[in-house]
Amino acid sequence: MAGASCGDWPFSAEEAYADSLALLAELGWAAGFVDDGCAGELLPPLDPPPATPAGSVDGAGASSSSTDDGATPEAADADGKPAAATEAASKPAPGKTTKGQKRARQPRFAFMTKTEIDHLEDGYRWRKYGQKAVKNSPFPRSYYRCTNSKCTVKKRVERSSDDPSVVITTYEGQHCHHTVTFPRGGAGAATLAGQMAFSVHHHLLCNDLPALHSPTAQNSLFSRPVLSSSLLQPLHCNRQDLQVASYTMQPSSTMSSPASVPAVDKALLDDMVPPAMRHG
DNA sequence: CGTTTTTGACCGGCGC
DNA sequence: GCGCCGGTCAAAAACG
Repeated sequence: MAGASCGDWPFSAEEAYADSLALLAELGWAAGFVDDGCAGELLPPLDPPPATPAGSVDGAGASSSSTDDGATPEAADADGKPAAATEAASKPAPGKTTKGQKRARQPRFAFMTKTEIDHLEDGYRWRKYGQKAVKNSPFPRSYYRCTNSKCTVKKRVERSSDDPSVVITTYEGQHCHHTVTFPRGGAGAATLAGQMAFSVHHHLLCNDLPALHSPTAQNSLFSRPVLSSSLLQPLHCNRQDLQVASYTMQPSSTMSSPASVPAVDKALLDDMVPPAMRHG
């Protein structure tokens, strides 16, 4: 659909995606993309780490029976109502999908993130349009749609039943517009890999740093501007970034206050961030 | 007042 | 054919 070429990301989608996987692998996370019928556009899924809690990415739907996950024929769009004009435009015949001519699949992928934050910031604005209890999982699954009326990208967010600390995010479709938050980087994020890279990177640097969000923490650690500038950098980060990422992925509970930050980690952060980039 | 979230109902696909 | 389940709609409520 649209979006495929909206932007000038300094790195190819494949590169960004591969790097995302490498990053996630380093952190011991599982990552990959759901079979979306668009194979070949992205790199193959990562071999599921043996120690991975939720098994595999298909967790996005794996928690449910075989009918769901990537296998679910998005034909599920039952609406067929005039109100869904924007979507209808991209669909053959709402609710009229039959075996053999199912609605064209949107490229999609999923990735897992160890965090306590359900909805990861990825630079786009999302509107929640539904929430459903998932079979075999105590956690509900949330459905989001891009607020851009011309954009049909959807996102599913759910927590792994195996490991509640793991959030499984599934994107479907590609944005045909820039991100709201970061116009420059947003162009790249418009691609699937870009979304993932952006989300993960953004997540690593911001969302999982609850301590940084508190006024007191901002005095002792980074300042928001620093983090923001970091976001403009592609995912091609060095090992130090990985270390920072690993650090930031600690459960929020342990990050609730600056005082809880282990000395060793503080030293690490000192190592990571030039004094000039720090606040106060 | 406009936008977003919540939530129950509805629809269609799939397995049995 | 029936029931289960995932995905979506849409009205009402909540929010800024």
